[in-house]
Amino acid sequence: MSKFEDLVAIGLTHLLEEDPHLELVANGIPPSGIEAAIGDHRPAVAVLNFGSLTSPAQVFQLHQSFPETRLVVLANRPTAAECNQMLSFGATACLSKETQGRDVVNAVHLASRGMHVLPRSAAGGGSLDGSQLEGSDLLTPREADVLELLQEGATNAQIAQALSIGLETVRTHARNIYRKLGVSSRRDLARLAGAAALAEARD
Amino acid sequence: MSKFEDLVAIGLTHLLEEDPHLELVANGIPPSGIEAAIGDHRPAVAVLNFGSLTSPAQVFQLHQSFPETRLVVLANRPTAAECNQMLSFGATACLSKETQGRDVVNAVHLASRGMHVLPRSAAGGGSLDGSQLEGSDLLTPREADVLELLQEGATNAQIAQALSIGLETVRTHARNIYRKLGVSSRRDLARLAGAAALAEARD
DNA sequence: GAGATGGGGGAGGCAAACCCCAGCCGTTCT
DNA sequence: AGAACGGCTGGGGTTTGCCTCCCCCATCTC
Repeated sequence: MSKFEDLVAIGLTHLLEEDPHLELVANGIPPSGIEAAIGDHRPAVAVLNFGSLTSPAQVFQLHQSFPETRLVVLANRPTAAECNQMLSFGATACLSKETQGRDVVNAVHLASRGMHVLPRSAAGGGSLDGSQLEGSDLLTPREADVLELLQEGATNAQIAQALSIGLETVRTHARNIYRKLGVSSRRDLARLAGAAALAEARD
Repeated sequence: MSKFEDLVAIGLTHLLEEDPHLELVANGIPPSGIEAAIGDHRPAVAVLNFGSLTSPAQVFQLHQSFPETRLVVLANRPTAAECNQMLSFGATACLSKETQGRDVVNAVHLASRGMHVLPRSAAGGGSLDGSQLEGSDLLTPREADVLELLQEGATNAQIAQALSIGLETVRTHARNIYRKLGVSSRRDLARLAGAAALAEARD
């Protein structure tokens, strides 16, 4: 949290307050209090500072907990891959912090009605057949199996026995799960509402 | 173009005129006059009615001719695949006609600064490795070869001989090229700036 | 009618990507 | 010491996309 980021937050707050169609219910929430704040106010839109998140997967967690709240993520200079990860995690918009304040306000309006906003850098898809568009392939079926047991607190050895696979295989799946969800331990994982991820990976 | 679409155009025109930060340089352009109108005014943003385009590839053609003009496409109820096709063709935003007028104005502002806006229906990517983000895969290398010869006016038989493949194969490639570019004959193709498509398909 | 073109379907071979599984080497934490 | 985490490699399987070619049909032109 540099002074520079503070200034950005202050300026943005000012702009949001000025808009007669927007109501600012809370701001300056620390990372640990975001979930509670959204739970209290149930806003139509939440603007998140990417750098202040505990992990990229916090976006996923928030989207699972409050699907009716549109999430706008402010990142420093997001790459196309990062933007798509944010959308995969349930964000509605992903903006660069270089974005002008008025544009952030505009994006909040569009996001409140479900429209996606991406920075210039994000190419936004590509192939014509749309094969990669039907839902998020975040986790493979087998990874979903492992995730489910991981969240129940099982050890790798227990998971291996439950799924009739080798311990090393469980470790491989776990590694890929951590990488895909942007976390690095079981504890981070425990805080995610993984059940919804399973539903997505299986339908 | 039904009366209903006329009403949409009139309402949108009114909203664009009202915005003090926007200057409306032309409107109600027929499909055949779009290119000339953009050439005359060189606007920062052009709002296109998808249903009024001669073909989806007209977006591509306009983007090649005037890369500095951001293209906002209004489609009836665009699918995710259609939106991504529009982005592949160089559009900056793709909106549903169900979008509220104010949101269209907001999207125009964002598009003027290069940001992408997509309707709710567009999932916007998916896989995490970003493999599908590196440029447009509009045409396969072989299709690009065939397109090049097609634009030189070669017959299918001549193309087959030049590429040392069968006549039926050429016809297959040509069909896929037409489908991907949204045209339906060699004559439509001749009007496209296909050289740029080749560059995209090859780099 | 013959030839060229556009549009639909399908088939086989090939290469790339992905997934599942498993092991190796380390480090870190408790 | 045991468990977990992370990087790297590999085999074997399926899936996908691309290339090639074939069949059918209709239209248009000469």
